[in-house]
Amino acid sequence: MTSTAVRSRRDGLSEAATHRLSLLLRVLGGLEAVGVDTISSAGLAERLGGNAAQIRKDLAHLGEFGVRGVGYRVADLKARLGAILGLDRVRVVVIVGAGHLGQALADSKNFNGDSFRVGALFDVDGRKVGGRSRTGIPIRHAEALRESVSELGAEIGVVAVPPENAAGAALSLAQAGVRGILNFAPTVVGPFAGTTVKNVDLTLSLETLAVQLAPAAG
Amino acid sequence: MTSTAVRSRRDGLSEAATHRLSLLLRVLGGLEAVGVDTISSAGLAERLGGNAAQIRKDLAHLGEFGVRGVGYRVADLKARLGAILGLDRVRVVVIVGAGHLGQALADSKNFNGDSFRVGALFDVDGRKVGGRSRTGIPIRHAEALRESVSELGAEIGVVAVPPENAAGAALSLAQAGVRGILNFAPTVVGPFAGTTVKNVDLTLSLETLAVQLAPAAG
DNA sequence: TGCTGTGAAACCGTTCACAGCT
DNA sequence: AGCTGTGAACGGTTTCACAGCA
Repeated sequence: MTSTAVRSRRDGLSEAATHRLSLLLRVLGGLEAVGVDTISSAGLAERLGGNAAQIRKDLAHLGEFGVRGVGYRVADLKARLGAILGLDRVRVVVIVGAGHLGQALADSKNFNGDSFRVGALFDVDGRKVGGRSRTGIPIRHAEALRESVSELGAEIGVVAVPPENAAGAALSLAQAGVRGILNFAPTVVGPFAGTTVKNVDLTLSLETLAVQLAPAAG
Repeated sequence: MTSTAVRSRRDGLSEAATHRLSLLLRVLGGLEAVGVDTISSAGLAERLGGNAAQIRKDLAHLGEFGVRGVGYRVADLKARLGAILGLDRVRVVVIVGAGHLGQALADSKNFNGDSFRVGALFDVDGRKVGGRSRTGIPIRHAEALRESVSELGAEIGVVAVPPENAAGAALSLAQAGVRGILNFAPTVVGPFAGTTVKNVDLTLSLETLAVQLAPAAG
């Protein structure tokens, strides 16, 4: 029990817990930047808008990070948490679909931050192939997906094509060997053995919001 | 109990239930298009990848829609469900931020389907103001937000600006009178009285996916 | 008979309350 | 004394199992 081997248990993390930990890592970055050394679970809860016990549970589930009577060492927790979550290194992302959405994503800060870098875009449109996005991400032919994925060492693929082509694009990515797929098309894709799929269904987000709108005045 | 007044209870719907019902509506559209008249909860569960009892519970929670021994009438269920969820009419959406992401969203099918129509984009960049997106959505100055929202009857606002301007953009939208905000910036905005906020944090989505990746081979 | 609508049971995630270190 | 780590209580959602109706 006193061993230093934490045996990084990323499994058994609920989606919600993963969200919280990911946001926690952001908060820790902010705290480190302003020179905060130590912080209690209560302090973190305040910044994240949650419950202190939950934060302790989330962290305790991954190992023992805190110091009783003191709290958590910001720099230490950030480093260890980043390592366990696998967010301490840069992963290469490839995007299938060099339309407006695909290019917007390729050039955005979201996809080119501390943990991610877009390696290439793919399309079947000959007029786009060979060109580059505004920030210089090369656009290659979709047929080159497989070799590009291994060449770039891409671990994550993004599906940003029209719904009717989404299933095919996702299959190509899975076969090309990416380990995760972020699907922006409002279509169910997969499942594929060995590849995690996460859907970011913008239509669904809009609809969900619409349903939950405060009732119209009157 | 036999009354026809269903008293459309949109409240008390969990986020998960709202997702399922929204997807259910899509599935019903598909079934109607291929001429299916009647479908059982088991049939729907199969298409949605869930449990039949859950679908019955979701629906029963909103009223009595099925016919015992038969199933659900596709056209009828679609119409009634659409009405209860408020997805049977077109809502106008405005987008703050006419950058690549904002324009991509403005022109996308996701935001211009059966239930939504983008009315205008807003930006502070004088070179963009007065122009139009590729599909012709006008770009107006952010100062014109308030009057545009009432003029267009916009109910939903989208925040597609850099993180540092997100809070301000959201506040402007809330003050302009939209009833819901879809926030694409990785920043907490609001809350605002009378305006529902939903975050679509793309960075968080990527990070969540990365954490849940199947472990690297080796 | 067949399928819905629904009470009861099982399950999971969150919150509480406190024992145990420092 | 202070704060973490954690068993126990709680609340909500999902699943089961079946009564009730066409």
